[in-house]
Order: sequence, then C-alpha cells, then structure tokens
Amino acid sequence: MCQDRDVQTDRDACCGLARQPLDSAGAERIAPMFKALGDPVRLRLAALIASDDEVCVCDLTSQFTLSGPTISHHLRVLREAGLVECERRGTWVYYRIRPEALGSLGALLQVG
Amino acid sequence: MCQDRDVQTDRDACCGLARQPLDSAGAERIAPMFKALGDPVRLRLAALIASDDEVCVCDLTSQFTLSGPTISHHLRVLREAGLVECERRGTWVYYRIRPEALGSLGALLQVG
DNA sequence: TCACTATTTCGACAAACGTCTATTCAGGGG
DNA sequence: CCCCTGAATAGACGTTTGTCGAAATAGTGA
Repeated sequence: MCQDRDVQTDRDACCGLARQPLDSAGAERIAPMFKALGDPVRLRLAALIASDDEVCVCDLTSQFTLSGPTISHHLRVLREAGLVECERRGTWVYYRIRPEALGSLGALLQVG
Repeated sequence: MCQDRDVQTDRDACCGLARQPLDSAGAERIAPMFKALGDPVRLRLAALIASDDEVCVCDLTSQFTLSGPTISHHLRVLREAGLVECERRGTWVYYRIRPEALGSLGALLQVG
C-alpha cells in the first residue's frame, strides 16, 4: 500500500472542508448529498437536468438503456437528497436542479 | 410526491455540471469520488485530513468509536478514489488531502 | 366512462457495502 | 532475535443498493 501517489500538490491551499470541524451530525446531514451524486446514472441525470431550466422525465429516460422505474428510483434519490425538485404539469413531470444545494456542496470542496 | 420543495432558487445560475454533457464514461470516472464522500465517516475523515497538512492514522482512529480496520477500510476507499494520499514514516502512516482532486469536484458543483 | 400514456410504487433478487474479529505485515527497541 | 505497537488485510455477516417486471396512480381525451 501507500504506492498510489502520482500527482504533486500544492500543500498550502485547501477546501472548505478544512475550515469547519464537521461534527458527526453535520456529516450525517451532508453525506447523503454526495452519496446521491456517487452513482454514475444519477450523476448523468443531474448533469442533464442542470443543462437546462427543466427537463421532462421522458427526455431523461430516453438517454439511458435502463427501465423507467429505475430512472424514477434514481430521480427520487436525487430529490430526497435535496439536489433536484420536480413539478407535474399534465401528464408530464419536469425536474429542475436546486443550484443552491449543489453550490453549498461545491463550496465545501472548492479550494479557497 | 412532488411536494418536497421548500426553497426558492434563482434559475439562471448554475454549476459546472451544466456546461459539459458528461457522457457515460465521464460519469463512471467521476462518480466514485462523490461516492467516497457519500459516507458520513469518510466525509469526517476527509474533513479531518483536510484540516491539517497531514494527519496520522492513529489521530484519526481516536476520533471515532469504530474499529481500526474499519477506519483503515474507509481510508482505503478515499485513497482509491484519489482524494487522499498516504505515506508511511516509521511505525506511523500519515494521510494528506489531494486538493486538486477535491477542487475539480468542487468546480463541477460550483455555481459560476 | 373507458382507453391510453407518463410516471411512480411495490416486491423480488443479486451485488455491493459497512462493520466486526482474527490474522498478518512493517518497524522499533530491548 | 523476540516482543510490542501501529496499520492493513482476510473473511464473515447483516444491511443497503441498483435493477427489473408487474401493478398502481395521475392526467388527457374520445
């Protein structure tokens, strides 16, 4: 072990994670958001949703070779993590990104 | 469903995810990093490691009520995701953050 | 009312995960 | 050389996850 190093880093800069101590309760609150993005299908879903103001579920499903219920399941995970929101209009359901949620996660990671 | 909305967002700003299409291969490459941060223990470990230049495993283990092997397992996940690196010096092993990895994740999420 | 479509929920199942204990590996000091 | 300590690995076990097909729900329109 300890051999998987191949990148040189600048040691003095670091991220928002370094600034607050992040107690156990905070970690339990935040981790589910990262977890939601930790699946390739959900990450692509999030990117697709983020790439427009809102996206219909039918347009999401058609981008994958997965069943409708599976996409629906992943959308629910993203929704329950607070990363997206949805709205039904007629037969269709439209999903939108919640930029403030993604942004707060980003701030944790961003070098400052 | 569709009731879990409680925050108002500004619709025109969004994150790096929106800018590139993020194909399947890209998602498979990036998702494991989010996944690694998607566990409360690992998120706290990352925060602890980030809060200093380097941290000894013994100082990490003492912060949790988990067994040594469990901490070691989580550190391995963070390591294999490329988020941290380690170095043995004598009996002890020290972990460091890889800020460029966290930063690139952050850029994906950050509103810009 | 009935049929049709879009989406979600339910129930099942294999694979992956988080945790533990027991064991092994690496270094240091008598 | 042997023992002690810090850390990682191996193996086991219960839980969670990702996926599916079948069924239920919501809305449209004849």
